[in-house]
Amino acid sequence: MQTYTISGLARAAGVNVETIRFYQRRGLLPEPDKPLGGIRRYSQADVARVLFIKSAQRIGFTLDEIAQLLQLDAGTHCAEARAIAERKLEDVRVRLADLQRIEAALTQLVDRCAARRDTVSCPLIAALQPASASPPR
Amino acid sequence: MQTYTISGLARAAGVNVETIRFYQRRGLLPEPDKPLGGIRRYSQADVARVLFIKSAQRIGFTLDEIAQLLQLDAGTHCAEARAIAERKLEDVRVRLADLQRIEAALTQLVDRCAARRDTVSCPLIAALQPASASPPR
DNA sequence: CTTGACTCCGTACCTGAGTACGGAACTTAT
DNA sequence: ATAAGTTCCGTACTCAGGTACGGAGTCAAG
Repeated sequence: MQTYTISGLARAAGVNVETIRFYQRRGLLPEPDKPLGGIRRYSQADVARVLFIKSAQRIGFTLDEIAQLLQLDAGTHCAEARAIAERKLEDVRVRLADLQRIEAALTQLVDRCAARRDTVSCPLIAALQPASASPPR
Repeated sequence: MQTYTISGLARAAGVNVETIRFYQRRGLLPEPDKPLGGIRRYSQADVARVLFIKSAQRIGFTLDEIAQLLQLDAGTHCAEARAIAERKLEDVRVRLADLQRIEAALTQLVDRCAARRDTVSCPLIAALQPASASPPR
């Protein structure tokens, strides 16, 4: 089994050592117990965990939300796990839809831009309108 | 044409008045010129713009990135627009992939959880591993 | 023509997510 | 056994994205 020091873990996950320590304080990452006044060692699993945190952040989850997701991974009891998962899933689907609309709009923009050599504009804002907005009061 | 006061705009977009003013300072939202020492009026388009900003934020864009996306919508000249759009598109596709993997993992978790009445765990972390991590040095 | 609600503007404050710093302890190579 | 490089830990600072506040001006209803 491969072990990392804290700086090896940070390097492997592409983050700062301080970030690792910060995640430990936040409870996102376990602090392995250290061998009597010694130095902690980390595993592949910790690397995966940090990479997960970073990916989840990129798609807009906060650290608190990520903590919930991580609990799911840990195998909570069924009922709670399912409840959390369902809430997150709704959330994820909203984001997915937004992201897909942005993707479509950007793709269209790039295509149109490749075809015609002039000024283009693209309904990027319109792409994200879910429904009609209500009139002012 | 419908017009909003600043608080009507804020209400319609589901944000705080202060947030509108903050976006104006950041250049994300135009400040309509006010009729001689009077009060500014906003349009549907401004509502759409704020909603766009909020959606884009939810999927993990920073305000600086959103400012770039908004420039695309404004119809920049072709070459630049295309360049920006292509960079964003790559970005969007990475996020989309992450999000889809999370969605799949969560769906699986919920399904498994509905089927069996006990403790489940779900490869949520594994779901976001793009490739194998490198060994420690 | 005043009262209450809203706008405008500047400045100050707050929260989330790190980043930096500094001293003491530990580890490794020389 | 000592110097260089890490680790550990606490505390302080930073930056993004808002939020709150307070005084002066404006506007609409009674």
